[in-house]
Amino acid sequence: MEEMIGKVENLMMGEVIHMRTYQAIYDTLFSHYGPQGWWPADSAMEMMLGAILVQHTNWNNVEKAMKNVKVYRSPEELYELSLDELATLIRPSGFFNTKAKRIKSFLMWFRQYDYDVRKLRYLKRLELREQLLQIHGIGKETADVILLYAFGKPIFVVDAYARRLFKRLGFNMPDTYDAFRSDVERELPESVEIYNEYHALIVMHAKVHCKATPICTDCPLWEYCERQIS
DNA sequence: GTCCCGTCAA
DNA sequence: TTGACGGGAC
Repeated sequence: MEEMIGKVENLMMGEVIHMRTYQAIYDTLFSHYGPQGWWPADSAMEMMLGAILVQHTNWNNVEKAMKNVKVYRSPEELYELSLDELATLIRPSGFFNTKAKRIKSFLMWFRQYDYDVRKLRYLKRLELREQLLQIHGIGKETADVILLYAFGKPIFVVDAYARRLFKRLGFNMPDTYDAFRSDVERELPESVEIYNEYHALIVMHAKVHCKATPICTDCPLWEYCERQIS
């Protein structure tokens, strides 16, 4: 009761109530940081390789690896390389032996479609997702990143940053990947542009403010945040 | 839960 | 020189 009176008093003092919705967070981040223009890649093929290379590392390291990969101009040339040769190329991205196998698996799959995304575009969003998840080394996050940025399918990418951010803000966090994804997708319009920007904005925000140890000074989401520490 | 692995800031 | 960082398989 005292708490209610306190809230009423706060309201009378002109405090604004901020609705903690996925849409409101998106709008606020977009106004603050502006369009991010992801994903930086020359082709769908390069984008998908980048999605594997960026697993458990940062974009800076991917760019070094990608520079070496791009010496080989065609997917066929890349496919002919041995695991060791591939691993040497992608060394700067870390976990190079693991990722070399994953890229091999991916290329083996993509080869069935003549390395041509147009031959896969007709598939429905979740059908294509199932295809990608069959590839050894591609899990849900990587699959969704590929669906969104290489195939232009509207899908919300759940990553460690998104989990940390929304948990901290005070959202009821579902415990599984797909439950979280569905929660967000239920609320937002089915727009590739929005999902594209949302993922990028969350990454940006997590690096600038909502880090492991948060930097709350000048945080654009301050008014929305319950600052749940865990 | 453990393993895979380089880069960069401090 | 050390610690933080970051997905998926098993």
